[in-house]
Amino acid sequence: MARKSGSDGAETNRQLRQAALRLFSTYGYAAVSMRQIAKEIGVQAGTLYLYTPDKQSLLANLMQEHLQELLGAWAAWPSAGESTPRALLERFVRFHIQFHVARPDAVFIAYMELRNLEPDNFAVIEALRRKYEDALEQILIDGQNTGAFNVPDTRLAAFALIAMLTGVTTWYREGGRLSAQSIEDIYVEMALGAVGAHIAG
Amino acid sequence: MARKSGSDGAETNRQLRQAALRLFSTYGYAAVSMRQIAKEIGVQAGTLYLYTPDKQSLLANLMQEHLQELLGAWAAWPSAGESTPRALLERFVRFHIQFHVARPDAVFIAYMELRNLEPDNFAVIEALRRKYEDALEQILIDGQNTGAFNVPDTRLAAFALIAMLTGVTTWYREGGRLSAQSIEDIYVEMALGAVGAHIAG
DNA sequence: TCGTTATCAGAACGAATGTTCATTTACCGT
DNA sequence: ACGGTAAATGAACATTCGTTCTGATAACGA
Repeated sequence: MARKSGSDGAETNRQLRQAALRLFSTYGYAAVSMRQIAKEIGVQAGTLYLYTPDKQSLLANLMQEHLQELLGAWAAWPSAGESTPRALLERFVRFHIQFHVARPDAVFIAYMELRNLEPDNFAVIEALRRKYEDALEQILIDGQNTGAFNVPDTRLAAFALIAMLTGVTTWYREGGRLSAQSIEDIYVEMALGAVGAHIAG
Repeated sequence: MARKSGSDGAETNRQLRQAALRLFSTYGYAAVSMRQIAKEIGVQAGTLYLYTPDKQSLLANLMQEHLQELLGAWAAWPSAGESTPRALLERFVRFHIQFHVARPDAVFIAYMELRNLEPDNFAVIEALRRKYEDALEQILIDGQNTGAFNVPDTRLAAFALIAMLTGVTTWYREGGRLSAQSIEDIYVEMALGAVGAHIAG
């Protein structure tokens, strides 16, 4: 049998990506087989190769799409016309948490499976990640220059903040003890405190 | 040939653990084969089974030893008789960074390979990790009670701090731009700021 | 010196891996 | 009604996987 009723190429492609995201993030890229992914979407293993040239490309594409979506979403994130470093940092924190909490699978993959990328793919992903880090660092640089923050090393602080914020995805569960809103509020305060906004500002 | 000159069981066992640490942390547990590990220490694959019942136990033992060493080292960490929450938090930050920076491989494995543990092993590791988190949270609770800190949620803050601190291992390299000492100093300030020690104290 | 034991090589096992390919089916445009 | 094509099957490929097992060798104790 082929082309089972109601089947559509674009739809299968969507299912493939979704299943790969879920399985890769749960068990890890290396531990998931093409047959496992195929079974998940009710298809034979060979079929997957109509939608991806190989397993490696599947991973690389998922990661690239995620990071490009991240950068795009940040660029398009609604602004109330903030201009002070404090307001900009708060905006970044809220964006980062909301975006990451909504995509735990993709987030997990994007920083857990870096080592499973072949060199060419790794370079592409690394460059995108760097762009995002730079966006945060620019806020810190401005804050340092205007005296709003007290940050001895902006690059290090950017790493520290991103690590702290991304950590949310490791324990956050919808309907948990804390609402997403209050988590955001708390992290905003911690981030501002970490960059010295409370004593410098 | 067997028992090649100067060969010793204990020594081979040590090499096995060291090679497994390095390879697992570099390529991931699932991506590393027993033959790869064997080759690394100049031995045949079958030989490894004189020193571990199977691959899974090898991983579980490495993680368990690491976490027990972590807890033991924290308990034995030299103290100058600090008692204020500020001093205790500073002590924790410096310990955590020094300990983790000295063992990047084991650290990486301990929180990247959790999903590759079978349920029984996972429970053991998770309990040890929880103990360590509790040690930090207790400091935050004391600080909150005495008014030295301003921490709306101590559990969340503990997670956030550990994520921030552990993130150091992802970019720190010996001989890099910043000395280990100055990195510690900066993180101490950020941690104190994050828990509101600068405005509450 | 002889047997015992620790230590390993090397072959072998079945199962699982990523990937290819000939074949078959269901739908669409004419 | 019919040919073409998109979509999927299912078998097959060569490798590699974790693990087991038999036998060989070197060191050590008596």
